[in-house]
Amino acid sequence: MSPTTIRDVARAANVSIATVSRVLNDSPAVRPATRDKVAAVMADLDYVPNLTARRLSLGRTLTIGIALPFLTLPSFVERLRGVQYVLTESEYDLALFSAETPNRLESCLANLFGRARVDGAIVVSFQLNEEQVNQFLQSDIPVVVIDAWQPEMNRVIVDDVEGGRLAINHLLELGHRRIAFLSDYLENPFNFVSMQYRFDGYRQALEEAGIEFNPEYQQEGELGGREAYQKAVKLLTLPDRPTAIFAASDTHAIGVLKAAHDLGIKVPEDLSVIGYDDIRDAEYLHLTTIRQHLFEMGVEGANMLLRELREPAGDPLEVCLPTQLVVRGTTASPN
Amino acid sequence: MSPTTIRDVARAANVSIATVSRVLNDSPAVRPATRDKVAAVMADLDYVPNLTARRLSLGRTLTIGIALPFLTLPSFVERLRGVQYVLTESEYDLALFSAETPNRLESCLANLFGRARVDGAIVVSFQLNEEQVNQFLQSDIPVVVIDAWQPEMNRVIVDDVEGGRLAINHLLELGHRRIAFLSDYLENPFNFVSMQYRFDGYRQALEEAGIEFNPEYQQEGELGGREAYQKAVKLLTLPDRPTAIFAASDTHAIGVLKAAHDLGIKVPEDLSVIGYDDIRDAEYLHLTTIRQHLFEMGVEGANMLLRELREPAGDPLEVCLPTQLVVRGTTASPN
DNA sequence: CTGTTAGCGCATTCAC
DNA sequence: GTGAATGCGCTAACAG
Repeated sequence: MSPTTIRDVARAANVSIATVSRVLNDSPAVRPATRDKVAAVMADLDYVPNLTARRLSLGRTLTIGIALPFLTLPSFVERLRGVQYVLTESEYDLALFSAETPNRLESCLANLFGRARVDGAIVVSFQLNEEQVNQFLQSDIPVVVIDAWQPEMNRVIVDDVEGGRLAINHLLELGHRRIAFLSDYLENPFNFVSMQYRFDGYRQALEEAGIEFNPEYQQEGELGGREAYQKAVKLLTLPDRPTAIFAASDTHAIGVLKAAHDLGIKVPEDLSVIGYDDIRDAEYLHLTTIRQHLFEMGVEGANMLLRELREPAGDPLEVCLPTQLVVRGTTASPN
Repeated sequence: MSPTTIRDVARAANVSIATVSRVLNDSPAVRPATRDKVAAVMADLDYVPNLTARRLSLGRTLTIGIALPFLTLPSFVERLRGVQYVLTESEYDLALFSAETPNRLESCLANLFGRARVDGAIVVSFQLNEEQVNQFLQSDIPVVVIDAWQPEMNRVIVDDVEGGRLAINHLLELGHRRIAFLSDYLENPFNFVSMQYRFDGYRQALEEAGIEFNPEYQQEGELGGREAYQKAVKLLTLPDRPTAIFAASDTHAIGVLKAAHDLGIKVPEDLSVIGYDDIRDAEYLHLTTIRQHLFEMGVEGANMLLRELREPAGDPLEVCLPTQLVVRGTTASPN
């Protein structure tokens, strides 16, 4: 048997479907008595309005899409959480588009924008190429980009160059001179650029301190902690090994800590380690790090999108979230 | 200006909308020449079919909903990934319903099932109450439950009792007798039950070995690594401290490792640690653990749901994934 | 092979 | 306040 529709309710309540629709939408233009009767019938019949029909009629999908590279790094998940947190309270559903592999990246974005499936979109950490940007701008659905700097688009960002400088300046103040930088591949198939900015901050801070950049002290690898471990071992077995390592994410930093431990190098006595992100685990690991407000980026992004959906601003909006040094137990002055 | 519709295409191509619809749906019953002409016009007009209309017409939402407790534990995210991975290849969109807090749990499920928004649903790690089960069964949309045992519903599970026994038997074989168990609160607001099963396995294995259960050796805490750290400290500062700890998740185990490290207790010489899950980080941490195939659970669940969507089986299906001891570096015989 | 037509379930004018 | 009628964009018989 087919589900009960607005027509069934109307018939049973002896009113027109228009009236049922009105009580459904809390229209004030309906007599309380009628409203109550209709409501009673709806309850009685277990009536559930058909969202799809409503959507078609409204000309809105009532869903927001989020595209992100993958879900295996906590930083992406945190931002997703922030978005989800806000949207739960809204009228919008959240549709997930996670690429997972570089070769699915294109199709992931194409899916999101291709078929008018969403009223708005949030794009996390993708650096879009010109063609994609144009496509999105033309699709005339509001888009907010999180953690990528697209001047033509609404965005929520952090100043990663500044974050990198904060990290290095902290180490410099402690007296370190041999400071290494460990990150993902700066040129990566997913086109993340935040690591690059952190690296820029690293370079700048060193230069200002009059310290020459030592290419041996820069290591790039695949994403994730395991690779970071191996790269850290490389750094720590250098003849003139660094006294401090700036890991471009906490996940990397954890790999570094593990490597130091396995090599019998004491942190922070023999090695200082500073991470980036301030993920949940950072606190109890006593990891010194640069905090960026991952969850809040999601929140801000979602709110910005909801605002755009309500009344589009003319120019692209930007929210830049602060970055902040959090000193814990993994950094100290070198011996 | 409103987006171009099937009618615009029909007009421009000098065919009926039915024909346009046919080429849209790859109907073989259309002459190649016509098909090409229509396709050309579609491309020319940047025509994008309206998904909502298609959905209404088909009477299907073409979306699948996934409900889970929260996203801050890797094990949930992994299962989500598995689901997302197979759905990407399907015609279905994935709508995310994550409760995040216990008080949102009810509304999360109600949202998912309340308004006919999805054609099918995947429920992760929720132990549903009778009322909810009935609601789902009546909603007549296919549901697959992952990581929770609901006899009336389709499900993907692992044998957590067996997993617990595997862990303990490994420790017993190594010669341990003082074995502690560390987990979330077994009674928790989210109603997870897998930890309880693992605990059952722990109890069983001990009993079979003729070892009496020592309540001091059981610690429960809030979710996550930080709490696990504190609970581990408690265990490790016991006068007659355990020689081995079975942590009911790898996240917990990592907290234990950290605690042992901070207390100067060597692993595995002075303390054996075994985890559960085999999350990505477990490998490079050399963590001995019980592997469960988290990602695969998502894959299996999604495939099961797609199958049900295609042709509903009469009886509830069950897939039970294997659990497996993975010996690495954190377990050894006690001194 | 192709066109005509009738819905899908709801929102929304416009009369009354 | 309420009802009748129209349309949202597409699919699917049914004719031809």
